[in-house]
Formats: sequence, structure tokens, C-alpha cells
Amino acid sequence: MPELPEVETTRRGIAPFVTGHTISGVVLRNRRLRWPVPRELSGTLAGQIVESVSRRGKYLILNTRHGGLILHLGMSGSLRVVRAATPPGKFDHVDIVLDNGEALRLRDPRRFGALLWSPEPARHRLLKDLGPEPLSGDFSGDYLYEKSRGRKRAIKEFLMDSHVVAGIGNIYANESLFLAGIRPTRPAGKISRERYRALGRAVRAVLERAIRAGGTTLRDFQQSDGRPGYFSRRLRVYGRAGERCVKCGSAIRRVTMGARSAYFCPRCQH
DNA sequence: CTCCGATCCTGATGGC
DNA sequence: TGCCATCAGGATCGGA
Repeated sequence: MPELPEVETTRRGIAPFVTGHTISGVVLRNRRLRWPVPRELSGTLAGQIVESVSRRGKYLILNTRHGGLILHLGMSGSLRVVRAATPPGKFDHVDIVLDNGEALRLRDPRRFGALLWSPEPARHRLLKDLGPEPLSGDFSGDYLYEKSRGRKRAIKEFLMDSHVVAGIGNIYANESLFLAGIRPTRPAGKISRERYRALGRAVRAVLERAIRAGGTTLRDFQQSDGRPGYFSRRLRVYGRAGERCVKCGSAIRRVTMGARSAYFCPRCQH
């Protein structure tokens, strides 16, 4: 659900409405997310100015002079900018209220999301050990190759490990592997440098295209203006078990890997 | 260090 | 029509 492209889409959507504004308080309707939202959050944030909105992997950070509000959308979270007086829905758990009468509203039906304050977000336990940003210069096929030596786990699980590279979830792991022609079940440590270079390029291409399309909407995700993400119609293998491969016409297969679905073309991916 | 399974939650879906 | 079981899935945690 919200993976890197969806979180980046959300970041771009909300940044113009919150940057430069002062937070007047926080309304906590339900504190039970992935970790309990701190009771004192409103007191901590009141009076602080949002200087910027940044992203690290799938985390969003509202940066102020004194630290940052770390936000994770989990599997079903979304953020909207609304008038603070707008009646909340059943799953609108938190409002970050701004001094201009608007509020950043977190909706999260499944409550796998997170909302935490840190005086130094980059050093927070959730962020400090994340792998490189896949769209930065720190990430490359060569990096993946080096990092994967001696690893026995499947390439798809390796690619979805946020400590290897940040922000890639099930959808984009499947799509990237299809584009690179690599079968998701192949052990990560047994893939050649050349093929990792193709994978590095594929990861970048897929993420960039998805960001341009405003992310992927399956069920829950919506852009911060309420529109769906339009990458859904560009998915090549994800969710297409039994359908024809766009390259060769073979039937796309689905296998279960550790409680997750992997989709691949048996003819194009080895 | 590496890997694997359990875990949190609720809407959608399919079988009967 | 309605009930029930199953599934989806990010990332952490604990145990092997």
C-alpha cells in the first residue's frame, strides 16, 4: 500500500499547505496505532513551525526547529488537508491542527501506521538503520550486488528489506523484478553483478514512473487531494495471476513467499 | 549475523 | 440475504 511512491506523492501533496505554518495543537481521537501515539504530542508540537516536509523510505517527517514529527502510513493510512471543523470519519484518528484553521488529518482504518516525535529524527531507532534511498546516488546495482553476497534469502524478500534499501514494498518489488527479468524466488546471493545492474535501473525506473502517476491505488490509498493513484493501470505483474504477460503472453503466476504474494512471468523471469 | 514466523487490524471477497 | 472464514500486508520482534 503506501510504498515509496505513495508516500512521496503524499509529501508533495501536503507540503505546500503545511510548510511555514504554526501548529496550534493535535487532536487525538484514537492513540492506538502501531505504537501508542504519545499523549503529550499536542503539548510538544503546539507553537512549533513546520519548516519542511521530508521523506525517508516510507516515513514522512514534519521538520521543525526542535526536531521532527515522524509519520508512517502503515498499510492503509492516508493524509488529507481539511478545514479543522470538518467532521471526522470513523477512521480519522489524528488531526494536526494549524494556525490557519486547517488540519492535517490522518486516516488509517487498519491502524498499522505510526506517529512519533523525535528531537533528532535521523537518529530515531526507526530511521537510523534504514538502507539507502533508491532514488539517490547511494543506491545502485553494484550496491545491491555487494550487499547480497552470502545471502540465501530470495531476491524479492531481500529487496523488500528496508535495511537493504528503503521504501520498496510488495508491489514495487514485484514490478522491478519483472522489468529486470529476475525471478522473485532466486536466492539474492547467487545473482550476477550484471543482473543486479539491470535490477538497479529497473527499481529506479519503476519508482520514478509510479511517482509521476501519483502512486498506486489498490483499495485504501488516495493522494492528499483525494484522487486515486494512477499507477494501478500500469502494473505489469502485481495482482495479475492468470492474466497474460505483456511481453510474451504466458500466464502470470502467483506464489506465496512468507505470507506475501509474488507474481512473475515464468517465461520472462529466471 | 541471518533467517523465519508471529503479530498488530479491518474491509473486501468468496463460499455456502 | 447473511454469516463465516480467509486474505492482504509493513516492519518489528523474538526465537532458531
